[in-house]
Amino acid sequence: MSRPTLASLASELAVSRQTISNVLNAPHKVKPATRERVQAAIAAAGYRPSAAARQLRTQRSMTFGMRLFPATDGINGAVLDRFLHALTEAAQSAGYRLTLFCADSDGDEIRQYEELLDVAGLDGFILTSSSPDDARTRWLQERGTPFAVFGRPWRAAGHPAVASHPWVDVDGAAGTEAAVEMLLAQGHSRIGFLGWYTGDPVGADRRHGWERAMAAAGFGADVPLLSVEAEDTVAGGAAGAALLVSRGATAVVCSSDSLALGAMEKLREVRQGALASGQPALSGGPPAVVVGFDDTPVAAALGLSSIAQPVEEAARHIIRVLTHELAGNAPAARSVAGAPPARQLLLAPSVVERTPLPLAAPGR
Amino acid sequence: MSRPTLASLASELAVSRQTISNVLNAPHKVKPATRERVQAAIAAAGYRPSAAARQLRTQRSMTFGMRLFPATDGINGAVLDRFLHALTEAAQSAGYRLTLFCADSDGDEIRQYEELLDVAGLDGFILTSSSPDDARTRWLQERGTPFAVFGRPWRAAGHPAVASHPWVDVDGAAGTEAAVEMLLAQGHSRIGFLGWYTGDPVGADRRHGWERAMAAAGFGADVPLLSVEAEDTVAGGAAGAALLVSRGATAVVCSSDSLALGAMEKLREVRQGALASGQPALSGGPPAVVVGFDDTPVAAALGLSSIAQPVEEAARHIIRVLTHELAGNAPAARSVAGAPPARQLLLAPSVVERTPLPLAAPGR
DNA sequence: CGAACTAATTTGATCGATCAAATTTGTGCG
DNA sequence: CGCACAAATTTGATCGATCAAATTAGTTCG
Repeated sequence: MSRPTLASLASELAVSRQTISNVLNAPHKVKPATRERVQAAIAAAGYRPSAAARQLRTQRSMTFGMRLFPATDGINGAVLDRFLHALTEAAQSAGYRLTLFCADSDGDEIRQYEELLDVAGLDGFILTSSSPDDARTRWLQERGTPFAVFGRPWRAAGHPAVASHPWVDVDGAAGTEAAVEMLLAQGHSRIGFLGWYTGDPVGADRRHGWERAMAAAGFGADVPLLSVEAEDTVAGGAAGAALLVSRGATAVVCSSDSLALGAMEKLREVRQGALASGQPALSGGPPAVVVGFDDTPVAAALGLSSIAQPVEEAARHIIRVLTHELAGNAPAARSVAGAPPARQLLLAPSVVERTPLPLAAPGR
Repeated sequence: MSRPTLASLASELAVSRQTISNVLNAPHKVKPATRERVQAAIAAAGYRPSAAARQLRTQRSMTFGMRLFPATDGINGAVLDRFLHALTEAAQSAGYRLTLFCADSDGDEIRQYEELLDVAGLDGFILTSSSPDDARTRWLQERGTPFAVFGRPWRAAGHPAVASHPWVDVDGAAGTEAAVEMLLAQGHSRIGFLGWYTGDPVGADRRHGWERAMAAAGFGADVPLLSVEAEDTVAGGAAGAALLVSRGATAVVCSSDSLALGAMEKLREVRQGALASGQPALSGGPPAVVVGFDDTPVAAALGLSSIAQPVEEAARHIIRVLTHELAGNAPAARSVAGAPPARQLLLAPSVVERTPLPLAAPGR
């Protein structure tokens, strides 16, 4: 037999379509006895309402869209991976589906929005970054389409812009600050910062947290000397670390795991060189240490300490905000009311402390 | 004004709904003059047919589903990232959308299929692995749901199973074989293989390619000694590489980038140790070299040679197979006929040769 | 010129749900 | 008992497209 529909179930049960529909969408309108009888029949027949029919009538697709960027810069792409999974999971358990799409540019992205809204009737979008004068967010706002961004819009380095749309972000400065505190507790005092080029506000934010923590610990004077910029690659990290070591740094906080990876290699090399040539150059303090950012799988694999973003929490919150916004228009499908979720939320990262792989003993 | 519909456009143009529908779905049925007039109006009004209405009538959602696994084992997850992007892009340009979902287990995955088929009416699924007695593929086949798998079903190590469903895979053995040939050309002769545990057929396949190439080059006798197994981690790679070096290997082919990363670190360490203590142990032949598998971003970042899978091509083919199968039932929406795509396809990987990052000069 | 066809276009029904309004059932109370 | 009013249920219309069948226009040809 084929898939049951409202009508087929209704005639079997000798009730009307609408009653069954009500059991599903407004149970309080149905007399308890009937409700239970219908619910039992629904379960027995394995009835599931057709999303297409529902969408046609309600103008709701119960689907969110997200643009998938081409395999990102490299090592750091893993964060988006986790984000995507958490987003899918959160959407699913809220009764929504997630559709992916690709775009060549921001302009093309807007064209895709238009198409996806018209054709597939998507209920909202998730963006993974935005700037204050972002054409995409402007377009979405003007059109009144629900959306939420993972990432604050920045006006310029260090100056978050005020935006009226929902966003969730991770407080990078708090992360580097915590990393410095961890290193201080370990006995380090000459803690360097290795970031990518100045212009980027996200990088500036991370640098700022380091600076703040250094100043608070009384090492503010070292800030100019111990802050280095390099290309965001492993090679850049190695070069930058070399420079920091030559300036006396015994620990380095980095704004990415790529940089940290390079820094770690370089520090290991320097240490081995020192050991080999008998120079106790660095042997005075604790072993040199590197902290990365994003806690990518590579960091875990290599035993690199790193600042972890709570992306799963961010994803869940984004879904919370979007579903809340949509529940406002519709007479609450699954919203259990409650306090509205914060439209703009800054989450604190955490420092994952690891000890580098030994690799020492040759053989087993 | 609101979104145009068939009916609204029809009355504006003084033609019937069906004529417009025909212009879109069966242009040959419409007189050229009318067709052009209608097409112009469609473009002018920005008319786009509603997917929900279409789906309700045609029982086609123009959507594929794919299960998203939780952030994979680590470094190697990047391959799926690229695959997913390519899949989205290919689906999009074929007029299909891609929906993600999560599942706790294979059993739960089947439950999700059922739900997604009933509720959202998905047209097909993409799986990212399968085994010969896979409950999921069996369920899908019994139900007649179109699907395609990225990855062959293996009966046991080295023995691909015959399956009747479509799949696309990458010939791992051909990859390791090519890697060996590259190393031979570079002057290496003692080329080791470092793989993960024996049971896994994918790993066995990769090992087999190495073995074949070694035998072909006349080094078959070394095979038992130069093949090592280790846990698929960086630490495992380091340990395995140490063993291989102790057996005289000057180059190592690995079945993953994780292993290769560990091996590379270990080889570098050994080399430096040898240099420091003045032992010309390894200085006779070419510098020791490692080749990884999957060409992950980490490999690129570190200058690690690696065997690259043509995942983009695999994704495109999967979409080709699925759309072809679906076009068979429907009177060809966009299929340009042509020869049917191979239902089962084995693609050749390529070896990406890199020179390791120097990291040598301390400071600048 | 009109019968016999084919080509082009139109009409009514349908996919499976929800909305809004109408109807029936049930309850309280003067 | 019966009227008013709320609770429970049902009915008809609708969302926007396609299908299948009916209608009209246009050709060919004896």
